[in-house]
Amino acid sequence: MNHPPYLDKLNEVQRQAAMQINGPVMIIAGAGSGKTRVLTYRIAHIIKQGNDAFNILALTFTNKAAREMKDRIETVVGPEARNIWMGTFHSVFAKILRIEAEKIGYPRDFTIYDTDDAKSLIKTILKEMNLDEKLYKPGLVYNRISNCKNSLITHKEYIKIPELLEADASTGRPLISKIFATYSSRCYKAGAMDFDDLLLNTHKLFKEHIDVLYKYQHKFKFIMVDEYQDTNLCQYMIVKSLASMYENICVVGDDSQSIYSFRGANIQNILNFEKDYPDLKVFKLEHNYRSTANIVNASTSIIANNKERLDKNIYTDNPDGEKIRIFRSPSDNEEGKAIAQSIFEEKHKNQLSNSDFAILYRTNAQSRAFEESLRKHNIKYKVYGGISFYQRKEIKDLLAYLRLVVNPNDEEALKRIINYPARKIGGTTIDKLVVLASENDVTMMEIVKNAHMFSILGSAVAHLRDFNIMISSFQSMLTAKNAYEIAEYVAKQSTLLKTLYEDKTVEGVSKYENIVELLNSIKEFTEDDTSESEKSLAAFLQEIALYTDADKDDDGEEKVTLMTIHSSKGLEFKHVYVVGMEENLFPSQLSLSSRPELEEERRLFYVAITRAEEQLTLSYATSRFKYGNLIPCEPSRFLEEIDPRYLDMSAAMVKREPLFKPKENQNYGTGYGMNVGKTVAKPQASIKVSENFSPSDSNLIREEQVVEHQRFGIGKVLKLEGEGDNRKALIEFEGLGQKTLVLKFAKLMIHP
DNA sequence: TACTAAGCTCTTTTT
DNA sequence: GAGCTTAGTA
Repeated sequence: MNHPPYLDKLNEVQRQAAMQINGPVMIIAGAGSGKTRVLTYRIAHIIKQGNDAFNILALTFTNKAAREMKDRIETVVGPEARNIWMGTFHSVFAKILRIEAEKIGYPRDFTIYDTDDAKSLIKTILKEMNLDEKLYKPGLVYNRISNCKNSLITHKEYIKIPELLEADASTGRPLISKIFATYSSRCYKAGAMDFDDLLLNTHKLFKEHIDVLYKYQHKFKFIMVDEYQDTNLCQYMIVKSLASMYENICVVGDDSQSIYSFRGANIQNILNFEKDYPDLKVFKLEHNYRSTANIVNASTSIIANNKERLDKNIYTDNPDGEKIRIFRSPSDNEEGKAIAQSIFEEKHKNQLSNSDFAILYRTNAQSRAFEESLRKHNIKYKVYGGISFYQRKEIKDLLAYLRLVVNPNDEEALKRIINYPARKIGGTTIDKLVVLASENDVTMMEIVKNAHMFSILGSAVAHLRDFNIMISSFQSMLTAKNAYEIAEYVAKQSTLLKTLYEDKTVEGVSKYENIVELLNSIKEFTEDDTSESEKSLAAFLQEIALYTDADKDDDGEEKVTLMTIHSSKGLEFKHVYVVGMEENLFPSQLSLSSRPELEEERRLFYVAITRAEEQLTLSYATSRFKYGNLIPCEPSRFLEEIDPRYLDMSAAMVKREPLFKPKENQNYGTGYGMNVGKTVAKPQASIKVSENFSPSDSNLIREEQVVEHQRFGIGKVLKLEGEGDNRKALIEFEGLGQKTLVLKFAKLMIHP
């Protein structure tokens, strides 16, 4: 078939998929089959055919993926590419909602509540309703509400569905529907939307305002959805209605990589696509260009254990490459050491850069051991996920001020900063404000503004007035000043900057630096002229509300990547280490009990393996710390599912037994001064084993002494050094090897 | 009202 | 181990 020269870089199937720009298209793209490349050239082709970039909508999974694709299209078609509407579902719909918000009764500058804000609002509601937080766990309630919204069930529909109400009643939580209703109305009054509302309200907007839907149906003549297997019902319905005018819709996905069902993703969306569009054209990309044959074959041997699959046959022309290695370590810390050591060796042996390596794990909490040992080897690394920059307390504090300035009804922001830095508005006063606000059916800020009218507030009135004057002075800057000017002024006038500047502790200094960094990024935002979006404070707040760690620009330095398997989707690395391959961790305990068929966990394993281009290492530990206790671990069942032909059997063997059995859990009690930043050894009544250990009697520890550590278990002191507070002991722990502990901080006891 | 020490509970994954 | 809540004190 003839094709334009700019499509030379595609293979035959890829090219056909790229050139089929009219009508419904589904591309089933196996891992490493060049899916992004096809999407990129398909969009380029649409533009080269004389279509306007304004008429293209491309929904991707991350902002980063969108940005990369945009850049690549730009090199083919030029600056025109900037006009494509491209981004995540959440960011694109937030953009539409900002234009149309008033039609559904929201302010233009609505706030976006993140998960923390949402949970905190739920907590407040529980408190007001006098409900037990242990029964109605805020996280659980939030998940339930979120799941409903993703399935297009609003609080009004919720009470009409007997199954849901019965389920709540049977778990002893009959008031969920009530909480849901209150939560929704509070968000609405606060002019705030949570992540799910961004989708739900877009759906509502299109359903209730046919003229608006019509406008966007016309605008988006070509629609493309990446990672289609991860869309939920709400996203599916929005896309379907937008596409119903031209039906030029192309979805790209891989059922084997569907790993977001907990977020409402429905694998049926991809399996059902054919029913929605009978004249659908299907293209299958089965040629893997990314990985060695060993890796491709091993991944196929694993995913074959799943029953729910679309028929496809992944193959590669790449050489066999190395076999898959398996590491076994006695503990999670040793696992960290082994991996860091391995990276160090491979890097020097094969002249690789740090960025050629990735360490992938199931849960964010696992990053710790690897960070420590990478630091020891002086290997630069970057952790994605976990606590990100924008989740830090000081950052959220300043952002809360800015949110309140833009949207005075934002209650979560108000509660956060009304007394921070301290201005004598304590818990009692805040409780009164909450009650007054709900009694008078207005927002808390309204009460603050009119504090003098409520005698119950007593002496707090004066402080509330000062607070109100300060916020009003910030608000008066909104029209005249840009985002940076306002933010800098707010940081200074709120005394936030001063408070942190005066704090000379290590944490204080780093907090101050973080605030300065945030201010710099706002400055960058206001000065950035490559994008045409507006530069208001509201625009900045909206942009970062949907910003995640994975979107962060690299600072150019070569670093080892540490991330969860979930966030690794779409990425590739020469050498990949999948760590924590243990039963109950991966597959996770929760999915073992709730979904024993483990299909999604297996797809997750598949995703992890197929990130690797040249070398893959799977690693597990035979013991691991949990809540400060050492527990034995068994290797993951997934290790046994790999066809052994692709495994390097010379490495540590897979055996279903731990190297040693730690003692039964003991109650060591607490009381070790667990508060942040301090570790003080203190005698504690609940410790029953022989004599207690405290800083003053570190001279009780002698060489040859048998001691017991709260975390590391039984050990023998080999050597002592240092004086007073610096006194250290080299101790050989059973099964864990040698460790040097500073006696002042060590949680040690002398063993009988 | 603010601060500190002790006590309690928790762990999937993300926009 | 860590964040958060509670109780007790200043």
